[in-house]
Amino acid sequence: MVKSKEEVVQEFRVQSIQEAAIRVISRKGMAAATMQEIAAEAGVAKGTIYLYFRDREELVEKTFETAIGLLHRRLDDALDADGSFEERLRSIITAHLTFFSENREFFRLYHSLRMPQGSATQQRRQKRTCQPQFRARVDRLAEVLKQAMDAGEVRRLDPHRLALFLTEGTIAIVLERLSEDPPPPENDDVALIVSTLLDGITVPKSKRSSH
Amino acid sequence: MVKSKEEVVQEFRVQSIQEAAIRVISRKGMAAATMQEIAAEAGVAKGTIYLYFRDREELVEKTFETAIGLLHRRLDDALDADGSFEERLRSIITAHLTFFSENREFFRLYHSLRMPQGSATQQRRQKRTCQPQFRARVDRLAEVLKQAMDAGEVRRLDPHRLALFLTEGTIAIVLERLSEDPPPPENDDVALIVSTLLDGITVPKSKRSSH
DNA sequence: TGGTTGACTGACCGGGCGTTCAGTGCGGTG
DNA sequence: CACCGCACTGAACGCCCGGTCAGTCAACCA
Repeated sequence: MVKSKEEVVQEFRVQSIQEAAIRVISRKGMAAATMQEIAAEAGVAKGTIYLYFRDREELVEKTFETAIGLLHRRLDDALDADGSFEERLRSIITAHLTFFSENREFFRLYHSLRMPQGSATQQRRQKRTCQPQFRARVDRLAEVLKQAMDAGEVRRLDPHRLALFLTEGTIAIVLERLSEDPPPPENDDVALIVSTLLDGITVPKSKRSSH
Repeated sequence: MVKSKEEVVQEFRVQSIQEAAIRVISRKGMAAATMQEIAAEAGVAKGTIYLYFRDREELVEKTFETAIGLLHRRLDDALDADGSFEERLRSIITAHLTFFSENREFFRLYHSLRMPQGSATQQRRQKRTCQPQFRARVDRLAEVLKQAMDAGEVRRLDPHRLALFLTEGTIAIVLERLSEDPPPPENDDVALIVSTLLDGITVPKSKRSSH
């Protein structure tokens, strides 16, 4: 499929507006990010944004979806990869840390949407579009955990609860890393999380030689 | 010290306005909670709020401090209590879960303040007043972890990182419980967290008889 | 009981926001 | 060259919010 010149221009505009939105929301926070400032950041007039997005809400929504799509792709790669449970777990955590260190600015947008804000209708819409994204991620991880349990690699515990605990715990570390300059080596934090979790949920009888 | 009638009335007003603020912010989210609606919820006129609080910001700040004071008191009790590390850890997690199930409405206010919103000046002020509260809690927990490490009860890991991971992981469980009706028994979740964490961070040589 | 006080009210104001749309200028067309 | 179409602009609009303050009234005092 070839793209016409117009399509290329359109995509460019959409992308640069979304990137500007991420930057401004990251800098100012969701509530304080104005269309005016997003437009200025993107180098276009305020009105131009409305040629590509119905309203502010749609801009935020689409921007969020585009950005989180990148994270999901990374995580899916990590989840689909073969290897022992420990290896997979390690690559999931690593994917988290690297994604957010490469996309520092996306982080605040990500967190602003965890707890919906705005009018009741806005909240309902945010819930409808964003919560499935979070759930999907946690469910996917829970599935991996369950597989590991079925395979006898991991103690039997509620996989969904465990996935939640791990995801948010990791996010806390990510958040801390973002405020550090420079943060400690990524591997240190990955190792901390993996070893804390593994030696807790791994069935104790198995090998204990790895370190 | 005896309280004059005026003082009693004042305290009552302050308290009912703060309670209304918590309810409205919990319902609508921080950004969408208006002074008008908080006033209506408290059964007073908008202007009345300004007799007791300088501005919206101060209302939110004071409300937050009052409410989190309760949480801190509970956690300090749990932290100061004697007992083995496992017992203390268990009571800290329990304190979390019970506090938030008893104060469901406070939860969203609590989370709204984790990531500051609003104008740049507001954000700075929120950071100044709220972040120390969060930090204090994490630091306090980190200290307990460090003691346990020094006592040889727990593996040597970065205590601050560990405290963050545990705190946020627990919060994730709390959040999940809030959306469940009815949530599973509190002890199940406490047990999940404690056993996941402990069997990871406890030095393996020690007793393994408890279950 | 007439007067005074002060807690309380809510209409009003200024400002800032998202959104609109008449206007601008430029690339393509005949 | 004259014309048109269209992506883009940004001043203007309406809305709603936080904050104000002149006015009200119940409680208390002389």
